[in-house]
Amino acid sequence: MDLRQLRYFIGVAERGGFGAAASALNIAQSALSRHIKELEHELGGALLTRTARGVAVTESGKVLLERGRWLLGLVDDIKAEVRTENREPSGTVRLGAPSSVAEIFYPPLARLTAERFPRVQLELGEALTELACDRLLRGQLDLAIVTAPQPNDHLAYETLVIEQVFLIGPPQDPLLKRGRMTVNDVKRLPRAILPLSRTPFPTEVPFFVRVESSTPMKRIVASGLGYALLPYSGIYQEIEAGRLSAALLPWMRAERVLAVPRGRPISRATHETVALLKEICSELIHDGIIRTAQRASAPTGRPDRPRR
Amino acid sequence: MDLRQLRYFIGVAERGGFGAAASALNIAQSALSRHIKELEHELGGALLTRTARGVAVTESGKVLLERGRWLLGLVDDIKAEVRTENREPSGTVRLGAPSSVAEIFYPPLARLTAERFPRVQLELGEALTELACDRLLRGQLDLAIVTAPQPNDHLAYETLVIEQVFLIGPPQDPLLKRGRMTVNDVKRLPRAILPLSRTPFPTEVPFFVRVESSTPMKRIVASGLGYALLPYSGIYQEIEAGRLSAALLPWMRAERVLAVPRGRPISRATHETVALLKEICSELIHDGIIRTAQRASAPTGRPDRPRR
DNA sequence: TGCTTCCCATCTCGTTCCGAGATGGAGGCG
DNA sequence: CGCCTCCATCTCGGAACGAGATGGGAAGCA
Repeated sequence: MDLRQLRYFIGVAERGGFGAAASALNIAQSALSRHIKELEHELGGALLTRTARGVAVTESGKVLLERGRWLLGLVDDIKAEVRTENREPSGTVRLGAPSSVAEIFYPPLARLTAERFPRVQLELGEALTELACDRLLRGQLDLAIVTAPQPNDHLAYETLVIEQVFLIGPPQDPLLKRGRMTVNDVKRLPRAILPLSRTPFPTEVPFFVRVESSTPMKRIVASGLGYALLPYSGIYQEIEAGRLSAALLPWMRAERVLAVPRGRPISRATHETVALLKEICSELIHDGIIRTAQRASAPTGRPDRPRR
Repeated sequence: MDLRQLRYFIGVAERGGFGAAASALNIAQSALSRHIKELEHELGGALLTRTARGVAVTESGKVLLERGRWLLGLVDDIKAEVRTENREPSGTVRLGAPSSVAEIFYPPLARLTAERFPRVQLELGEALTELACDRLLRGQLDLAIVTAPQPNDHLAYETLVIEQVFLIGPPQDPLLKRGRMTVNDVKRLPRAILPLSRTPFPTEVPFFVRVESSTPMKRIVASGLGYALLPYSGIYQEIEAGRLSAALLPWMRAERVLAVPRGRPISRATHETVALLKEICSELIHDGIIRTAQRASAPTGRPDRPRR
């Protein structure tokens, strides 16, 4: 049994004749006749009784008529349902980002996701590059924002933004008041504080503390115990509040990279989340919260698979 | 959307790949690929995510998978339902017959219908030829058993049985004891009682009472008030009980005819009822309750429309 | 009764759709 | 780096489908 045959049968039954149904269905009467005949053969009996002026529906035809109308309605419902499901991404996106990025990206991401994709659930975790990549490979994350990741065949990278890096210290620190510093300036620092992640900044800097999260790092710096390297987005609130001061390191960059696992399907929800993150990034740049060293253009790792 | 496409999609989704599904569905992988693609185009989005070793079902695909399985089950249910509906006739059959025929045909008809066609409802009315034909034409009856009806283009006739006619009188009546009577014998009858119907018996017989129903007729005859003409089936109980006596009129016949309206569809239930009536008739002849003058062979009126 | 009209069944032909096989690209795996 | 698996695409032959013409049966009408 075919939906087309069902539609034809219902048309003939409703209009009481092959000819009338043929013109209404935009099909030849002969084709109708043949389809109904085939349907009757498959169902093992007459569905219509042919008379000199039209057709009458048999008892079994009445059953098929009623059920068939219902079935066609169901088909339409299902199509509509799948279509809206397709229009609206859904499912869960598990995202990982370092705490400094999470701090500024997660609030607008949550707001935009709720607004535009109400059927998407977010799981927003905090993880530095190594842990995030590991979780991506284990399938515990769908998407991560990392910094200078190891090249990996099972991960696809796409540069989100390249940020300027600042040396930060206590307010009114004399070392920072020039606004920008050279490599040698930094190498002569008495006490540097770096993130725990091993590969955040490409330049060798002597350190005496590594900290995982940016908040304690900033507290340590604010207390005057040392200097730290951070992009502007991680410290803009403290700078504006006067709790920290900073000097640009023009020769240094922090590259924020989106990472997704390769060889595993990427859900539409994840794709939309990527789009949202790019949008948020642009907004943050526009608002001056992110200061870019260079606009993202070429991907760092292997190119992401093309969007369909 | 087509049921075939749906079946293919479910096959691919369940087996996790085009190739596996292709061999299971006995179809080429290329055809599967094309159908799924078409379905995805119609539903406005991807249903499957293609990976290097198979497919993954997207969110919308999951919806379609669930609904589609349900829909295919429904289709099978509907097919089965229509098929049994086709195997078992159903609906209402409205039958009319004169009371004498009703008396002996209706009980076995009701029993056989209940046994074999439990979904058929019977409406068993009593009507003589004229009224029955009128009701057939008005669409108030589906089928009637009549006697010597007027030819009518809107009615189709089929002879059921031709019965012998008997002259009946009180028990041990002297006129009847010879067992058979000639035309002149009947014409000299003192008091004849005939059915109300105008054309039951083709021979002119003087009468003084016409009665519609056979039961009062037989009571009148039993009381010795006159003689009546009836086929044996109408009086066999009274003959066996000794309440009446009868003499065969070999020159006279009563033809029982099945009548159905022409130009209106005849339901399967009506067809089956006709078959049952013929079967009952044979049984009654075999049991000696109906005495035939001649087996039914050629139809009286225009031939019934052929069975499909 | 004969004619007309209406309606459906059947036949035939051209188009479309569908399925099969071959080929190629992408990714996984040793 | 080569091999294997899996899917997409191309092309071709066959089946299904739709359109038009034809014919038969029944109803309506004169």
